[in-house]
Amino acid sequence: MKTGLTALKGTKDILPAEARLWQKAEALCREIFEAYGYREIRTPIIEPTELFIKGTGETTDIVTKEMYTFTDKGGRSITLRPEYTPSVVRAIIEHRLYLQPSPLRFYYFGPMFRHDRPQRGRYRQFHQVDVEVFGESDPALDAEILEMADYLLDRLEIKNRELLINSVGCPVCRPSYLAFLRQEAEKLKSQLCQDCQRRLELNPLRLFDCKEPTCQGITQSLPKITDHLCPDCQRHFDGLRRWLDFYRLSYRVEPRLVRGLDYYTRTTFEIISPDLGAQNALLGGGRYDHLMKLYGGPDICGIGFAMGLERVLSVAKISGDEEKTIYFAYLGERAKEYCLQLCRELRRLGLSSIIEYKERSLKEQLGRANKLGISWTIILGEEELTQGVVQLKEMASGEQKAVPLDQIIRVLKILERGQKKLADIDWQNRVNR
RNA sequence: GUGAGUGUAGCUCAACGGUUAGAGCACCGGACUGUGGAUCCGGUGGUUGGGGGUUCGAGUCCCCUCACUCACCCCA
Repeated sequence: MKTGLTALKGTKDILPAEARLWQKAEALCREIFEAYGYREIRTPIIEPTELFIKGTGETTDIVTKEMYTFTDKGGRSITLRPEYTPSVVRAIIEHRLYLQPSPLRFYYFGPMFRHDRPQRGRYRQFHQVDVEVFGESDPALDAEILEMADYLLDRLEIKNRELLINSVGCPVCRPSYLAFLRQEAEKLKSQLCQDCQRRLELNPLRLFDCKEPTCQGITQSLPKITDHLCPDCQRHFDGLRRWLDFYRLSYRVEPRLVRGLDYYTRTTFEIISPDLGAQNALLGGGRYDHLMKLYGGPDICGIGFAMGLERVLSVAKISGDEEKTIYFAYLGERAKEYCLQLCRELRRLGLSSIIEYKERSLKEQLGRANKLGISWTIILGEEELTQGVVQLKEMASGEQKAVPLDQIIRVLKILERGQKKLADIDWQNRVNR
């Protein structure tokens, strides 16, 4: 049916079958982050526009052309967050969370919004899981975060991936490097493509990102930031590499890796997958040692990454949890009443149970149970009621047994836990307590 | 914002410019009265994305438009 009402460009519905996978991935993230000492934080989806202009960067593409910004009824400029880090930093300053023992570790799940042209792995509403750590400058932490990301991707069953790292320096070394880079690039300007000539003015680091073969050839010879770090940044970068070796994480130093946000300092990284298409980053992040101060907070360093869930799920080999649902097939009004009561009890025990109200033949009821992917069907009619049993049918095997009414809950619990198959359960010789 | 490709049933796809646009899957019903999945038979379902044009005749050719996809750009 075409109504003309469809999801907006670059957005999509996550239907129940796929939502199962999302739940699984989110549960894994949660489990791992909690184990590494991270705690969940939730902040609003809308923020004051200035938050991103100031943090993400006035000249970045995200801010200049990709934000969903509107004026609310009070005349304030509001933006649907295009990334997460500024929100956490704002919340930490607002609630003085930095007064708690550091390092502070947070994680977050949620939708982000960027008005891009959609393509494979890129949506206008997309979902990220973010982790951020504040108050620890030791490069061992940078390595720990990457070690955690590595473990997480293992658990998500994403085999094909590569870790890229770089250092983008700091306010001490970056300006002089950029000046030097610009000076060197100017000499070759006439050979560069149109885009690169523009990049040279706006953000010369981006020259390294160009895909034009001739530009790539030229940028090979341009000075690399990793050769021009100040002693502190050099020590930090060496430390990161040493700790990555300690964890036996393989990585590639990629001087071309430039993060597109203004606040990054020192460590930047990306984990990419060749299975993804042109938008190949599974996660990306880095250090932002001066962002907190920029927002008027204390001078506390930070580091974090964002992982794109749509991209992760498009290559993850995990499957959703098995459906374990009980279906009631009944014949007659008395049986219906009994089933309704039992269904209510099972639901309160957390056992997923379905009962239907329309009167159907047993054949129809079993047929529906089959289509619904039901695990076990309880069959109850006049015969069973007089005998004090229900027929319990295991749908996958077709195995069916008469179970005494006072035993059915116990039997279903065992089945639901997956400990035994119906054929292996013996309720005649149960131990009385 | 730029470029290219694709739009036919809920899904996957057929149909040389020529009858009333078909098939498989799915859905509904029957064969089958308290036992599902298989098989067989039947049925519902389409403004061929939308609009205009060429033609005796358009799903098919042309133009416009919209949507989707991929890529550039940028990034998770």
